[in-house]
Amino acid sequence: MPDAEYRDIRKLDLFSQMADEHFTSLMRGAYVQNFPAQIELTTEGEPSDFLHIVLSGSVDLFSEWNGRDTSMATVRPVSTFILAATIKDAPNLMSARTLEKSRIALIPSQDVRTIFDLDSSFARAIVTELAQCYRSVIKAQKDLKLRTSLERLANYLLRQLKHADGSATFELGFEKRRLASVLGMTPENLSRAFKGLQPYGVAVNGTHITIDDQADLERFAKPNPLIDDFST
Amino acid sequence: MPDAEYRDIRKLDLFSQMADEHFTSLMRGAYVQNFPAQIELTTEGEPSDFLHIVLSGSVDLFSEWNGRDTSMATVRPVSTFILAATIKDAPNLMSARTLEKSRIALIPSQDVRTIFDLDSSFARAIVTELAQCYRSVIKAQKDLKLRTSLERLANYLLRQLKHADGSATFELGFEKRRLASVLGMTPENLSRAFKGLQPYGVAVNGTHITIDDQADLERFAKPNPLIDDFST
DNA sequence: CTCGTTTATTGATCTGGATCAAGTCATTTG
DNA sequence: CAAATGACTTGATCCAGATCAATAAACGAG
Repeated sequence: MPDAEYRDIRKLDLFSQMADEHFTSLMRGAYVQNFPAQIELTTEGEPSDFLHIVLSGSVDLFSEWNGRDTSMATVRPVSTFILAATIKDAPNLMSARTLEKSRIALIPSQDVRTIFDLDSSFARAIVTELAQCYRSVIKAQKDLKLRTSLERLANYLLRQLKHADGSATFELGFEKRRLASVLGMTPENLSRAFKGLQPYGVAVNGTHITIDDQADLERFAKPNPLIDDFST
Repeated sequence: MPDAEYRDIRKLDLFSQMADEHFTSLMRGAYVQNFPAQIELTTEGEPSDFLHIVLSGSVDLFSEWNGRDTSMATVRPVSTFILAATIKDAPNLMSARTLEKSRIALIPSQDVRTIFDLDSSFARAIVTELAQCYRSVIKAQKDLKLRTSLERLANYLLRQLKHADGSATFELGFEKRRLASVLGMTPENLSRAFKGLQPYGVAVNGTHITIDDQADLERFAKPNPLIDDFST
């Protein structure tokens, strides 16, 4: 594994505090692999053999039931996924597929569980990470249950705008059809929702979004830190 | 605190493995209180000063936004809530109110965080508990995004039936209006959904549910362990 | 027990969002 | 470069579920 990647992983909250010896031991069993786009990395229902870390590219977490499917979240570098299943040694609840060419580190789940028992700093970091994940899903659920699709889109755009701070424009990171699924709507409806936000100064050109008047959009979207602030 | 309750709490997965000394220390700072029905125990957005444990009665976790509100979950004895906020020392994402006369133990969050740092068995138990919570919310989200309201109700009934094992009948634990909110629908629609399940052998009499032919209902509901099995 | 209040049901109507069907681009492939 | 493929958009229509309105039934307080 290249040094730069080794250090990127080490810098993750999950690994930054643990003993050197244990981190090295984890990395010894790990391997890094390049995947093309649209490769299924894990399948829901299967045991989780590896903790995954996205080093570059992006990964879609999705689920299926009775012929329907839905995107649950998108994982971007550098962060991990399937942590809960790894820790519980339980089947994955979601499938994962690469959205683009991606570089992924794989750490055998058994190793993670072993080091988890040995290193209490690591155990503590896992607690923090899991608590964060839990709270993120609760927020997503509130978003789904309390808002209409137009409101979800408006708030989504405002959250993205915050990342691209300063500028009034940003790029949608991925296809609109996937955004639609993440937001719990159909692609057709997403198109219409974008139109529905035009009166609030939202302009779309391909994947390029412009927001004329953030305050105006906020008056409509009513963002709330208990739903939209992913850092707390 | 009565001995019986002390032992009930000790038996919880979260506390069963930790050192006696630490458990005693936690319990020293804790206190137990009886609340009448419809009392708000915590409010979303407020800091979480106490880890709560429901000893008897039941508690509704709910959220509000822009004049709308929704039930997120019901907590029944004996279990804890607001664990993630306690650990992260972050604001509560949900409000909690008693549904009936309830007995609640309150452990100062600061104490929980202190013992968490001292006792690695406790830390490990918290990881397991949080992973469990996380996976439950993911399942709830899949339920919401992949199923119609009729399918959600059918699967809810089948899950309840599993708890009351053997019997083909059981009692709804709470008001239908709350069930409606938990399932993400209106009370009116819940009434209609119950009617919609009559062809599959579901009969309702007040809060008393009878399911003639479980296999028939399952053919419609298509329950799936990755959504409906709360134990994994 | 009785009155008043809340909850549950039922019917009528409305609407957000899904589905179906074309048509337009942009990208890939032979 | 042409044909094919797949994403996006737009319009027409449909449907699940919300809302509104009116009882009916259950519950609680006096």
